[in-house]
Amino acid sequence: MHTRRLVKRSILGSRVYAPSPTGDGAPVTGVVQAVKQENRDVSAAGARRSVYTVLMQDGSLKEFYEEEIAAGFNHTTAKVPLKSSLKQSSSNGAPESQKVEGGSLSPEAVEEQRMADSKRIGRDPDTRSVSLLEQKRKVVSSSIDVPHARRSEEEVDMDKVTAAMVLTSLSTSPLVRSPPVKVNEGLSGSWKDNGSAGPFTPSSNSSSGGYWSWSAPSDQSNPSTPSPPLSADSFKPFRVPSLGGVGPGPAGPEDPSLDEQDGSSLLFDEPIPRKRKNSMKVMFKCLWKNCGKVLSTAAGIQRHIRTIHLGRNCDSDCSDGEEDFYYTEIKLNTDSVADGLSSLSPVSPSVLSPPPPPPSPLPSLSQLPDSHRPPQSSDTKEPHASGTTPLSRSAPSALYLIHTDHAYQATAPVSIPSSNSNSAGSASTSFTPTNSSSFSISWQSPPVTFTGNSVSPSKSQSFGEQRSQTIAVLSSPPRATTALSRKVRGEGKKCRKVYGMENRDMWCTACRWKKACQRFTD
DNA sequence: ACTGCCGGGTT
DNA sequence: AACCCGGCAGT
Repeated sequence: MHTRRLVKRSILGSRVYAPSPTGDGAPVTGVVQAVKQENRDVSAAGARRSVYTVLMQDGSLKEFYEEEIAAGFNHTTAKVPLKSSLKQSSSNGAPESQKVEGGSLSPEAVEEQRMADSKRIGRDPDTRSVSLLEQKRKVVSSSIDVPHARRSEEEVDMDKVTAAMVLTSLSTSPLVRSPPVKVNEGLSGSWKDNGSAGPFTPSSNSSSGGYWSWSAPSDQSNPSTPSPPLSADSFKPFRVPSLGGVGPGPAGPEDPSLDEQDGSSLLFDEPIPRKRKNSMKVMFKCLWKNCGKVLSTAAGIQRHIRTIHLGRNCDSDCSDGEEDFYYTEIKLNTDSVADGLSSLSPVSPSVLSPPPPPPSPLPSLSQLPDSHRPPQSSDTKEPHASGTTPLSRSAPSALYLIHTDHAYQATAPVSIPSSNSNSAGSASTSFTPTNSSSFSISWQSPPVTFTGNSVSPSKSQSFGEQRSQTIAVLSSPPRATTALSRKVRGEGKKCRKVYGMENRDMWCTACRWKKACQRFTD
């Protein structure tokens, strides 16, 4: 590769110094347009002599032998003998170049050779009646530093790189559509104050960690390690406006190339993520204090935030990505809801009411948190159900996302709506961008928390006794399942006892396999 | 120590 | 799926 590049470096296009055409001795500069080999002295050892067609400053074309001109890449560089640079620019038809590259020719090299040959054949060395334009075209087509085939290959590579970057940014923040740089910018503006370790350490104890895991679990992946394909899936709705009802228009004017990459699906493992798309409806909810507007397209919500809250009238192209932090994605997936709640329901069916399929996002959002509260507190939910308080909407929306996650991951978040309902939106306003203090909850509870007493002490501190009760109830199911899951030891005789080890072949297969006996069931 | 059998590995 | 086995837990 490296040697290839050296070999392919061309003098074409280089600025050179040439003797003044007027003969007054002052050198003039020009740009090399073409190089020809002239077999002028056949008998000599260096059989060929190079002739350079130079486009002069006044627009005229002149030819010079290599001794006559000197090359420089810009005005400031010192003049260097042209010959030295020519030694390496043998791409223009010199047969030696192929030998330099080694015995085996790559397809690209063959292509280069073919093009160079055709060029040499097609152009009479003595004819200079070609127009400047045509000459330039030939130069570009035959002698440009990067051949076309290779360039397209590199373009594909760039696409992959770009796609990888997009995926990276997605895996860390599904809310952010822009490159990671923007994430940092936004964080430095909005989140860095709380002194957290960093945005990309969701498992770290504090606020920003909570933020990231907050939005990440919209799919069923562990918040601390979001899986790229799923994130990509969650990303899709951003870019597919047809999912929303706002309009068929373009979701966003910015960067159509990303859409193409999505379409090409270079890196995506499609079948699994795509499968869920049908039952998924994505809304975008403004998290600005006292707002809570819900739109069906990311562009719409961004525009809303940009214009209404950020007070920017300019188009989305002048956005710095800050809006991304002021809205959240609400996934309405009936399947996910069913899954998430079914995973909880076996624990305490009496407490959890089966969720009706949400007719619209907002009602379902207000219902879900209620289902986790003891029935006697249901009267307090009325104000929230009306949906007038932004707080009461933003927090449930987040909860909604979490419920699509694994049950054990939901243990911590579950307590949030409870506190919200009790202390009508004081500390629980945490989900508005202006107040990040609520993220002080110990967010990531270890999966072990399923034993009732393992509920994180910090959570008990943060929330009332009643809340921890609720958590205990919710986290009890695993314990019950473990207790019940292991079969009570059968009192009756088993194959081993009946037949003994010596008649092991008479055992039932289960006994032979050290499984629960199938023959002498209790 | 014996026994039942779960969870997981191998074929 | 059939088979095997380490290891846990009850007796």
